[in-house]
Amino acid sequence: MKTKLSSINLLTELGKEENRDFLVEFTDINYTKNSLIYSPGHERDLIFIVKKGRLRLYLAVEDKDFSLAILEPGDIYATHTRAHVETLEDATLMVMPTAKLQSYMATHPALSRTIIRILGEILKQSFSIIDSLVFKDIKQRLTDFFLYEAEHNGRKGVMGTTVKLDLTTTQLAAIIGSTRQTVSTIISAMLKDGVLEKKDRNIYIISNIDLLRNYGHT
Amino acid sequence: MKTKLSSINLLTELGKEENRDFLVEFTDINYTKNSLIYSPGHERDLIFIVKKGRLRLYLAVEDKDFSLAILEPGDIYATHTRAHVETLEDATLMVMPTAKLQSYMATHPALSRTIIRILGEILKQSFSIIDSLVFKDIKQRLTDFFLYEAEHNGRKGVMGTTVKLDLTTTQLAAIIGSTRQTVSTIISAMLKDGVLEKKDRNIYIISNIDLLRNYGHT
DNA sequence: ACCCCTTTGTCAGACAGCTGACAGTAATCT
DNA sequence: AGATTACTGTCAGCTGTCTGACAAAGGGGT
Repeated sequence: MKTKLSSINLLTELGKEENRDFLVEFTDINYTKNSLIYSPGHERDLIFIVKKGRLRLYLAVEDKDFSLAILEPGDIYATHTRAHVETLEDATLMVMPTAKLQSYMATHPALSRTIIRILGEILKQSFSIIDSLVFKDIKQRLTDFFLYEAEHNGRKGVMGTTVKLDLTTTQLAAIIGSTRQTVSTIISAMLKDGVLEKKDRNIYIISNIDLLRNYGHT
Repeated sequence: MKTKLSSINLLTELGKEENRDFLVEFTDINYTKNSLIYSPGHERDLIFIVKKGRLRLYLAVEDKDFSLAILEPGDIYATHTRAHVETLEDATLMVMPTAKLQSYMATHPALSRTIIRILGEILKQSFSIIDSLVFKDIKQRLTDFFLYEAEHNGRKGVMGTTVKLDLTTTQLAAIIGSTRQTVSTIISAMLKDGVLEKKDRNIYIISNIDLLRNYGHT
């Protein structure tokens, strides 16, 4: 259960000297936290790169929503999909019309390769979302989420791995495709079973990662 | 509920004169029906275009499986994903190593554009799969499936639209992410409720498509 | 220190969909 | 034709997850 769509960081990529002329084609836009910035049917066809802040990419129907990814600095995305995009924090985006990107691609084959690589990664990630929705129950998805966080954003210490989630239970539930209540109940059970320890609000310690790894399968 | 990944038909595209030299780079391979031809972890990194027959692209875990798409002539796919590919009928594939495609892309920017378009379509389709898994119940997914089939492969007559499914109940269940039994029960209910009529094994008539369209929402 | 608002934990009840079982029907093989 | 295998329909549990409700705890602002 990953929250990033792609492991390619475009800020690093674009920082290189040879991409300087491409970089200037972007327009910076600032947004305040908790604002919906793009919805499906958005008239303008744009691509954007996150420069600062965290965004949430999600599908929504009526009162339910499901997070496809949490976008962070270096992530790229486009506005013309069926997903909504909202800011979780104050954020700055680098924006460019898709048409401009396309004309740029015609003269820069290396760019096409990068785009294809990114699309491939996003596709792989969405297959893995489908996989988890179809084959895994909530407990497994939650364990997968903690395992991913521990591995990618955890701080390893003598006591085990410390994981800090900047998410409310509701937000976490939307990522794994469940509800607040169910997630809360399962986390309580995990604390009781000793696979997780709560250090502080949003901060958990995993002392034995193999225990957690096993936990998903009962 | 679509079963095709992409609406771009590469056989038509490649039939054009200017692509002749590219076309000859492919190797034809024949497969008999009901054989698993690629699995995740497949050592060779290939792309293939379906020339003849229908294939099923699916995710599998232990005894469960979920169909991502039914590939038909003109569809393209790659072997290095987490999905399995099996033939539903005797089939012929046009195969090429991904590396060869990539070197070809360097000199043919138009090809990159096509690849990007295809990846975009597959991505869109997988978002729509996620959408249906998260937000829709089995009844809705099944109605969506019939609606899609009626629209794209149905034969319209005076009595309504005739839909022929070349699928067993189990296969249909794997497409919408359910079980044989549930699908069978719901189809029975649809027949009783008159939104569907059974003409023959695998052949259904939809006399009133609006009735069916409504049916998903109770 | 107080109030307000957001977040969390927990529980009982409901229900959609899965499982397993069995009988009936259709297709395929020899 | 008969036998074997594959597919379909149906029903009675069972279970995982959602819903709604309420109380408790935390955080921020004044």
